[in-house]
Amino acid sequence: MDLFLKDIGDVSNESRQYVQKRKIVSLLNKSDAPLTIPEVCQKVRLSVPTGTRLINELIDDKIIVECGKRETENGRRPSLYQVDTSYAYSVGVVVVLKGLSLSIFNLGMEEVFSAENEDFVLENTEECLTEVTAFIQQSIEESGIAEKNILGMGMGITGRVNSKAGLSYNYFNFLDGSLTGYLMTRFSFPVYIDNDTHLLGLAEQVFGRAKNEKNAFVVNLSHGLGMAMITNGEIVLGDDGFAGEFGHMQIVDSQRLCFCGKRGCLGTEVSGHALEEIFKEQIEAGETSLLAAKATRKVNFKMILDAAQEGDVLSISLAHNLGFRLGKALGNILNLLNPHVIIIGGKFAQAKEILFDSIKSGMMHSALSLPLRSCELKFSSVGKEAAIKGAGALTLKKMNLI
Amino acid sequence: MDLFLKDIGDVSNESRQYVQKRKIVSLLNKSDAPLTIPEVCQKVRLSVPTGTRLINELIDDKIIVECGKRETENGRRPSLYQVDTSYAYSVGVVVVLKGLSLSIFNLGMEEVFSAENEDFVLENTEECLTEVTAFIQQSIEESGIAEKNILGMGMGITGRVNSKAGLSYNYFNFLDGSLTGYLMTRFSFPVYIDNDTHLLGLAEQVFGRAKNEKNAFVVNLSHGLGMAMITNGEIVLGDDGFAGEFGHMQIVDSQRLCFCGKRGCLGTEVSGHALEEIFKEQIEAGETSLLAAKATRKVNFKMILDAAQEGDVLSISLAHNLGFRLGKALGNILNLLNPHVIIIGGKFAQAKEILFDSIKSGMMHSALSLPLRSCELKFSSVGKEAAIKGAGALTLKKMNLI
DNA sequence: GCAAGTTTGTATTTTTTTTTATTAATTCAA
DNA sequence: TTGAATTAATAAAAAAAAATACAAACTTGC
Repeated sequence: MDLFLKDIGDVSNESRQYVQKRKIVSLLNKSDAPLTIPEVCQKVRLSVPTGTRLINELIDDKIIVECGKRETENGRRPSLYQVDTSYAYSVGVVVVLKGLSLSIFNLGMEEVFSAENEDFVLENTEECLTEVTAFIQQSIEESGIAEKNILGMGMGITGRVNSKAGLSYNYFNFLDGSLTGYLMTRFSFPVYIDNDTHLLGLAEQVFGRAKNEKNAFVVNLSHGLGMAMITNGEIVLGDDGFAGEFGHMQIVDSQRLCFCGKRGCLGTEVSGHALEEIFKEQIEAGETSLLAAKATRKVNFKMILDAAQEGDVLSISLAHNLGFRLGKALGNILNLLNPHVIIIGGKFAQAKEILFDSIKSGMMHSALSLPLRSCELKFSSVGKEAAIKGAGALTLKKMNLI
Repeated sequence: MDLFLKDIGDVSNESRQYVQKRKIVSLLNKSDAPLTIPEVCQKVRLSVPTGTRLINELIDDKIIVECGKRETENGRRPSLYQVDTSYAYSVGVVVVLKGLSLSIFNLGMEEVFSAENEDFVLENTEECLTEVTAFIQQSIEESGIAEKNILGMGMGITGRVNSKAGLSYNYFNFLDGSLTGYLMTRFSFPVYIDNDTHLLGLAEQVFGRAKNEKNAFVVNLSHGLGMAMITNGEIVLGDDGFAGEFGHMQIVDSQRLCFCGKRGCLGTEVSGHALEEIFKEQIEAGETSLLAAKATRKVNFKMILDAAQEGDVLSISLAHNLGFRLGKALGNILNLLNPHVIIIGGKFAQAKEILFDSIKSGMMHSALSLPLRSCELKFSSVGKEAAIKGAGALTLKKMNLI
């Protein structure tokens, strides 16, 4: 575990051996397939004898393991090496308005433990924060994984977050210092926080369709609307970590009031919340819908999307309208950033059939032909665990293991 | 000159010494002030004895020079070292519709030679391309700088450019391969191209107010409208190098037809061209202006800005309107990318007095309070040579010397 | 089934780099 | 003015890495 505690970029006279071992482990853990000694040595610019020696030491330290031999055309077959995924773990926590969940991942980002507190209700109080830390502590104990084997914890938290400073503005903002600072006094490992949109982007980058993409958008379309942008292979956090407020772009002509206090925000027309509101308005204005007829409780956007899939005319028309407006907004940003792929994530990701064409036609409406031609529209495949996977990936990302 | 010819990231068994020397030269050339041996050794993670040896070898090679001693509080005073700025040169060329200019810069990005072809008219013909290469060849000869001492050439060219592939879509598009490929057969050094907006951003990053900024916008407001975005310290080129088409954001309500074929483009209201058009319309509609009365030839946007500065009411009102709309659009993008600074560059940069407040109020109209608070609005100070400075900087940027 | 060709991996030698020790240059206080 | 403290640069010793040479493991063609 010592291997990851020091910062590789540090200027101190850290031994090259340490740095080189870290490089080897980073390389092996980032690689999809196991690598041979010559491959590793080439990548980390090391001679084969020293590379072999370092790898053998890493094997002695139980950090990497040999795993068979590569099938080759000719010549002696090289042994293959990979990181022992159970050497260390990372914790992902997601705190939302009505839910608190935790997962523990190994170095291969496979979930090895998960826990959930269904009764949890997020409040901006010390008691609530205590509840969160207690839940984390207890879950880690339950998992049976020693705290010293945990590399770090990533936390996704509702509301506005300054991921660089580790500050949460809407919840747990009563602390003297940062939220991450507070949490790090409770645990023996480093803690990172970010908002759900950035975590969704990270999950998509690590597991999903944004893998290896240098320029991409990951739209987080659920109750609200956000967007993670990948430029030059890195998620854009912005100067204070606020980047991604797609829902507050002022580009729609309607005069719906947004909860940010302004009018004309994209999120007042393109978001789960907006879809629910508009549906209600339409029903009140006399439109008919199978869904409204059979719904016993409040209609939520998930139900509207399902109804659209089942052929409900009003639902289809509203979904198409939403998709078209989203596409138009995306086309605008596409002109600016020229991404290679746009991925629709969040809870709307399942509604590909209904949304794909309308988003596409919206994009055609606003995007220039050259950047549009080089951009593909995709829908996320990571699923609803995206946020917690992103939270877990946060630590490995910071440690350069992913 | 050999020092810069190999790519540092190569996987071949390049000697570490070569890489380390490149690192030392990069570090010294990037640094604003000369550095001492211990400082260099700390930064490039080398022991003082080897660092000293390599620096002495670089001095023997005439690449770096000693330049006095540092004044310190106590202890032996260290010698200071810096790159010999006349060791190598980079060429910057700018090709616009009616003008062709070239400058040669030393490693300190000081202009050591410049030439201009005033009669040049850009055409998409082989003759025109021949004229360009002949002008470059002749200018280099005139400068007296040997071609073998030139690191490379950066070229800014009007029209749409794929900077990654080295393709120019609007001009010299008749070539079999890329434009950079063609030029590299004519010269013994590497050639890079980009569009004026990216070069403006680079110039601002190297010389101007975007220096050391990790997240910034550099608006190119001249005849047209573009924007270079800096995220994570790097200019966003996009997947094909098309990033920055700010002028074609579809967010204005007017139905003016843009030359891209669409309506509602920001550039139809916010750009020098738009300002001229709107001014003409207003005069035709009966508005009065001192400028229109005394102008003998066609009124251009520069004249309108000057008139505004001198108190012409119509010009002021149009400029304010333009500023407000620009600010509104910037506020939208600011929500998305959370920059630390927005720099207004291009030919409108001189109109700070007239534009500052209106842009600011436009931004307040659309931006969220948190990202707005952390963003400063500035006006460029690089001046009209920005494009050619950016072109010259392109080579040094690619060689990691800047 | 064996020699030629190819690639991996290890042992040995050589080179390079770091570490440690030492000398040099400077300030400051007694 | 002299020596204690501090930092820089060099010299010598020790350690680490690379280069070289070679052995091991494999394929293929005869």
